[in-house]
Amino acid sequence: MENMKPMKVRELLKSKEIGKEVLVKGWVRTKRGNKQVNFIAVNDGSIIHNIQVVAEVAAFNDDLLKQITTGSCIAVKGILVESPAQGQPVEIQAKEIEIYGTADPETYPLQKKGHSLEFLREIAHLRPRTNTFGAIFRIRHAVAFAIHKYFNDHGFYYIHSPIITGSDAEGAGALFRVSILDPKDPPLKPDGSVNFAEDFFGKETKLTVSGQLEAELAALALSQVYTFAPTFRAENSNTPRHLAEFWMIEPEIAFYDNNDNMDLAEDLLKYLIQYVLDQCKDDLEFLQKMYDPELIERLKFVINTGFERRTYSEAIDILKASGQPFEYHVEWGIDLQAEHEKYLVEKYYKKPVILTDYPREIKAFYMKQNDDGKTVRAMDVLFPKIGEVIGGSQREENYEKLLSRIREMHIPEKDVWWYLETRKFGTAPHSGFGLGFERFIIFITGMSNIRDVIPFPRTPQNAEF
RNA sequence: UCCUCCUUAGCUCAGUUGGUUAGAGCAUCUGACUGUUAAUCAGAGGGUCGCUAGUUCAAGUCUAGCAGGGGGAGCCA
Repeated sequence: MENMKPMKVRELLKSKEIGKEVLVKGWVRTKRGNKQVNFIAVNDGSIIHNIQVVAEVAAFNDDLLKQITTGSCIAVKGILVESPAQGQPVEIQAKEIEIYGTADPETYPLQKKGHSLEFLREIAHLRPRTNTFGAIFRIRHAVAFAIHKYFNDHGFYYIHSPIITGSDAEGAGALFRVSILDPKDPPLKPDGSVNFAEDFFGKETKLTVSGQLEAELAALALSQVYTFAPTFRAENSNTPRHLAEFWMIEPEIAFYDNNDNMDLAEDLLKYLIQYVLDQCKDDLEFLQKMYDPELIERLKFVINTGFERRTYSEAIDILKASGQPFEYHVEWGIDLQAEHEKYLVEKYYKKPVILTDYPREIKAFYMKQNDDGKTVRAMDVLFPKIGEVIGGSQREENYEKLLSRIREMHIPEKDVWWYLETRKFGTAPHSGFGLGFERFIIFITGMSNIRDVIPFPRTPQNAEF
């Protein structure tokens, strides 16, 4: 059996080579049958469907068949035949079965029955073996691959921004410290504070919250770059849309203004959705059937509609005139709350919305200042179901304006001197944005909790597995 | 971090104004069935009612604290 090349279930199910001897290896989903014949559904994760293995009871040792239970892992050699019954085009008439690993049915937690997503989160080491998580992880892979394909095909270069950072200038929330100092007895300075000069890097270091600043450095040389990397937020956020460790895609493009930026964001999102519709049809249909009846319709709708592009000020006017009983009062200058974004996207425009030109006070220091002295050239893409999926802007390329903003916001210049120098030497207009990978996977899979679209979620009080 | 709800069999859940032996479906085990599709049919086993303290003649049920989880909000992607 071992000198034969195994075939994937995905290949077997579309094979036309009836009568051929084949080898398949995978995990048993169910076994049923009677005294004469057993039907074993085998799945190897290559596709959501199983291959049916038919074993004549008389041809096999009783003990062997008894050990084939839900969750066990087997190799089967047999003849690929057309299935005489409904449900599958082909099946394998087993000649030899080898058991790689048994799974005690009394203790194996996965049943043939459906499980709650909450329960599966507690057994994240086994949940990849379910139909749901197989589908999600195949789709997650497809989106990740399509991101690289899209950028590569459009002349972008993939930049690896650092994971460990010496500055917390990104201004995107709390950071995790990276240190090798003894937490019980750290070296102290005369004033009693921790002396990070004795730490590994000779200064206080953190896990990055964004690769953007470094991506800008690269964009001002390679013109079109993107990052795709994990980022970390030490916020105590307990919601179905937040992770402490998540992945982000951050394109950064020289000579792009904010309109070019929006065009790129919209085109990228539509490309990714189309790619998944083309490549992951079976998985999407399964998720639609089990979790979200309107999933595929919604994905197609987003591809076929133009995103509504409005300014922040226009959005405020619409919200004020809406007559909605918002919990948070609407006034020019406020940061839009979830309820406001939801109203604009799901009730008012009923499609994805891109808002631009936000008040400078509620946005980051690096965003390009408009001539009105009040707003910056930001753009947020708001999606149904998940809210802000992209946040970006044209960047401030003027040295003096950027420096004055840095001083106004009390950002230590010693932390960003290198960033400032790109505006001193050959500065260029440029733009970019950040796309939350898991947020987007929520949208594209129809899942409702971000912990179900990443294999091993990290959230406050939880770093198991 | 705030608000709110939940925690009973391996899983999903029911359990009346506090009352005597805590139930169901699925799963598991045993048996039946010549091709099943989350097979079907019959039977059996399976419980520290999250933990701790309290109220009461009596607590799965009421109260408090703690732990874990869900939803909403904030922070953000």
